Amino acid sequence: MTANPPVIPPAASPRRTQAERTEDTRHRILDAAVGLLGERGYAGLRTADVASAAGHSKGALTHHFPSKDALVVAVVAHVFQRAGELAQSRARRPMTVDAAITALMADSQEFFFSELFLIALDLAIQGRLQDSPDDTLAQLSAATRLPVEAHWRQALVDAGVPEPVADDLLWLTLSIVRGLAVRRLWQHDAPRFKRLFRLWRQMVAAYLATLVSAPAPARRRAASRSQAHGGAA
Amino acid sequence: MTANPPVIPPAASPRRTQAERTEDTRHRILDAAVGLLGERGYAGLRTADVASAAGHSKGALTHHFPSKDALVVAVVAHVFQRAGELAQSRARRPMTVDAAITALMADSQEFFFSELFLIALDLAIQGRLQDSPDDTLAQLSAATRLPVEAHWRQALVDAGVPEPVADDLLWLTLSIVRGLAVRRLWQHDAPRFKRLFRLWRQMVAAYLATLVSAPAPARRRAASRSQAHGGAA
DNA sequence: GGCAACAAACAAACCGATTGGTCTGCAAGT
DNA sequence: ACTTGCAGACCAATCGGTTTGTTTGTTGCC
Repeated sequence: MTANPPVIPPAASPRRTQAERTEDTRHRILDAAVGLLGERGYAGLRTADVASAAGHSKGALTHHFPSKDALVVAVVAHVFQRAGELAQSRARRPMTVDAAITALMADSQEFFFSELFLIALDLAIQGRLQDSPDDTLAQLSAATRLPVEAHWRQALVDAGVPEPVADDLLWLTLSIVRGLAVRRLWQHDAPRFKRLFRLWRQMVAAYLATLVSAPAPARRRAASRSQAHGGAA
Repeated sequence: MTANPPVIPPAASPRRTQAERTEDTRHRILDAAVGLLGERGYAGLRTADVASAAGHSKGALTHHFPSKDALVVAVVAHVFQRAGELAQSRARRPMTVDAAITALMADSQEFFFSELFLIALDLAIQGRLQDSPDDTLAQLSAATRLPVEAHWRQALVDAGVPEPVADDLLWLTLSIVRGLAVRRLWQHDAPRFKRLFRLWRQMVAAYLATLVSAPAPARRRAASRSQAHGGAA
């Protein structure tokens, strides 16, 4: 029930363009859906709840998103797009390896410890289960995260880490943060997480030191391949 | 266990004790539920499907498990108990640190890459969402995993790793495997995982080496290195 | 500028399909 | 006989999607 009192309407201009109305409503609905997805997950998401949380009726929702799945896809696109843009806009300044790892972990933590990751995780699991013909959701999230990873990978390379090592260190770092984020579901121990992050940085430093002291035939291409790749260890 | 060839007609055995009938039916139902939970997840689990997959009717299921949630709790208890016993029975033989890490990763992978972990993850997420008054499920899974972790922690200590370090290395290792298991939902790259596991072992070795060379109470920055320690936030 | 015709935005009732749980009844075991 | 195991019909609630109708903005014609 939108109040249209003779007094001062709260924020809504008495007259809005169709485009304005559309965008506003879509935004409201998407935001409401994000919140409810985080609260209840995909399975617990009710289209009627989304509509009312957005201050609209089911009719409005149906009008903009013909089905629940369409809504969810739009939500993911919406939210990942914003996150992606934000990450993309981050300038890549030259930094040391340790600083890069630190920054990477902070950034990853921001994502993996957020509700957004839980939503994505929920959707991934749900999608993996029901034979959803197109796993659009997985592709969407991947399309957003991969550029971010490329960004950090390059940051590591710029900091002087050999390319293949940078790749692997990136994955390991991401896995650690992701793994801790998942563990957090059962057991949250913030100070411990902090300690582990510090330890990880030390381990990276220690490992890179061994690379320096025992470098493989350091051409440009397959440098230090023997350390981390298919060759003998 | 008693080998019962027929699955659908439970009327094969001419005469069984009540206790036998009960246990057999419960087992069938639980096993069927485990399979379906893995296939479809909690939200997609249908009690009728469980019953028919178990070769029984909904009435039988209701008789043994009054509600869907009761069934799921029983399933988790059932399956985690088996996994826990199996882990508990593992003998702890003396081994080197590297062997311990390797074994730990193999063991963790067995769990985290299994359907059981996905089920637990699904239930954890679902449970976190709906205000399930008692998070029995989380407690159940935790109660099963914690002893396993204690086991490996001790194995590391036995291998000569200082206690606090052992604790942290254990968590990091588990996090890596867990994190990779989750990533696998979007992108599975088995050879890469193998490579990362090898790299991780090398990093552990490199780090432990620095501990030996600088056995001071490694409170802050165990070994000062050339890399800059960005004290940045 | 006004106004009719049209289209888009929205509301709300409605419907069909599920689905978890109940209820009645019969059979197997004690 | 009497209890327990089990089958299957039944029911109430839920929920996604459809349909119908009303409101609001837009456009073309005068």
